[in-house]
Amino acid sequence: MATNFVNDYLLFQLAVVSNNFSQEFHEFLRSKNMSKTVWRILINLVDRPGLYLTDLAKNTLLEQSHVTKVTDQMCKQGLVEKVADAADRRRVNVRITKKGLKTISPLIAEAKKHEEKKLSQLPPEDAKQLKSILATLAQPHIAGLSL
Amino acid sequence: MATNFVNDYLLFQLAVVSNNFSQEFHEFLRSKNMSKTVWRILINLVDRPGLYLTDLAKNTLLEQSHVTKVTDQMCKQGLVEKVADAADRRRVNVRITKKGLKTISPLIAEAKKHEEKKLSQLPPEDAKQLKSILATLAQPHIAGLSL
DNA sequence: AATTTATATATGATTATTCATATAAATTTT
DNA sequence: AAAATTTATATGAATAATCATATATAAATT
Repeated sequence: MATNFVNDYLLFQLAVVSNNFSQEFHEFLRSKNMSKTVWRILINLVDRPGLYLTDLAKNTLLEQSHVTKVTDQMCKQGLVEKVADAADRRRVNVRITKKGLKTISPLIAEAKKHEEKKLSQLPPEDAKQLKSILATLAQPHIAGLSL
Repeated sequence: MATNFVNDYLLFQLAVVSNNFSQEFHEFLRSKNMSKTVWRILINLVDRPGLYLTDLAKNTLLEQSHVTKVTDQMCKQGLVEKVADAADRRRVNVRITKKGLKTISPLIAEAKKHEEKKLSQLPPEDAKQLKSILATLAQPHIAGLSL
């Protein structure tokens, strides 16, 4: 195979690695009738008192109007609730409900297992390096360096 | 902020880092009226004699019928051509055209610059680690380990 | 305090992507 | 070699995601 641009292109390599790692788990989610989007929203709401919608969009890497629509659906399903902010009536706080927590908890347990499994398949040095480098680069202040 | 699952979740960290790295370049592409999908298809065809459609889908991480549709559009725009395979008439070889090359070449040059810039903003050890670990993990045989 | 500007969310129209399946050609099995 | 199975691509319908913009509220300016 020709050695060309794409093989050494960092941004594409990131996409490839991300895809390789998550494919199996995303299939699992689909088998549980949960979309990646709903999954991402819920895991970003767990252990938080709520996020207003725009921040939720930023945290989930999703587009604002998309989050509006998906969270509306999720409200109907009872997974989250949207509460007008007392201090700023434009803002809508999105909170995970008990039902949402009950839905997501076993899936988070599975995600942890899956992550363990993936990491254990790598050479130990690679796994260690990967965790360390990602933890650093995923930090907000690093992203703020216009990474 | 609460320290919870999502902050340490490898698969999400990968998505975050990938997003942080590529956001700026994707905005640049959009300003040139090129979608991420078309970009991804073209960079996977450069320096290759052509790929049949299913392999192109795998290489680009895109869904097969989506690739069928997007490449049809790209044919109309003269960026690629689809040629029936001589040995297996079910297969369609997708090849980048001269026009496609002419379109993508300056963008690849920009991508290289952008990658340089991103890496130079990181602490040197991080940049080195990142390149090395991704190069390893993006290799097909690693992916084949059911990563 | 009225006006202007900025911010947060929602909405409708458009576009992108996926899903299920049809069609056609190759391969395998009988 | 006929039938059954598998593989490659395409198609139409359904769903997901984005874009432009409207609406409402808050903040800043005059």
